[in-house]
Amino acid sequence: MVEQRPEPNAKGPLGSASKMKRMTKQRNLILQTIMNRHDHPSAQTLHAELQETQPNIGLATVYRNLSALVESGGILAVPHDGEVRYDCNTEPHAHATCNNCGNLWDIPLPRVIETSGPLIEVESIELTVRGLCTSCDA
Amino acid sequence: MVEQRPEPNAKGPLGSASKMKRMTKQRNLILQTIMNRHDHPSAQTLHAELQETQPNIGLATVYRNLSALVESGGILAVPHDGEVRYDCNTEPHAHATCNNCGNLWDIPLPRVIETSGPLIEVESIELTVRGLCTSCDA
DNA sequence: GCCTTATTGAGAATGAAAATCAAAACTAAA
DNA sequence: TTTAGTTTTGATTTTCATTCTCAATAAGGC
Repeated sequence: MVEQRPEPNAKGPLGSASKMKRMTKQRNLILQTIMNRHDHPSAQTLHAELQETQPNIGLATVYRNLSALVESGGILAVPHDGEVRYDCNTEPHAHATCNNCGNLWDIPLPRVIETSGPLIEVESIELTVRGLCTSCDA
Repeated sequence: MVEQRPEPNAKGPLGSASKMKRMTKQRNLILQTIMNRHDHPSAQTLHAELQETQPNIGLATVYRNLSALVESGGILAVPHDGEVRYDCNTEPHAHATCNNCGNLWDIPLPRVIETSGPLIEVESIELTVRGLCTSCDA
């Protein structure tokens, strides 16, 4: 096997398992944009916003960089109603969503999870509470 | 508004809000098949199994009937890794899945869920624990 | 059996995500 | 800085689950 050269991002804020070798303008923009948003945008939403300042940015580039970021542990992928939303809060937490407006928020994880059955070695927990938000309940 | 005629399935085991007016051979087969499985098959898996005894059954028919069943409350739709799995256990419960083999099991719901933020009027809870199952951990 | 209308099956359409690939951009060495 | 090697990009195509369309079929009531 060929010797690996040191990873540029090896100890950076984006995780240590990154496949990313170079920091490009597009990559930087994608990171900044997702880090600055407090909602949980989809790849398409992010792409649309990025196009405002970077008209030629490709949708595939957004998907690629988001996938790489998820793999490196820099962000979380949150499946939501048939698409994947991205969350820059990497602390363990749960989500709440409004069945009317579709908004998605972070909420604290419940304290006790009891599991049984053939699953051991828990790696992650996905929890979403669905309901109506205060705005939509009026 | 036009007066509704009584729903044939109004008080049946399939829920009271069903849109289904007629019991067809295909519908019966689909219901029987999903009710008799203890795993959480996808529409495609179900279609493949149904084709063994009913070679001409259409994929759209399977999707249609599953959607109707979900809407009537007869079964649950469980989003899982980019596809929808169907679960005939309609009691509130959570899921466990193995990141290696992809199997999916029912597990009890945790007892205490604390939420905060703008969500009120909780309608449902989706919880999946991911990890390795006993078979894949070897 | 006849009639109305829900339902079906086949295939086309949709939409999110992944794959492909030539061109562009970056890095390190000479 | 020129070059050579590699990564990344943007445009496009492909994939795959799901939904839609529509003519043909078949329930269920009369």
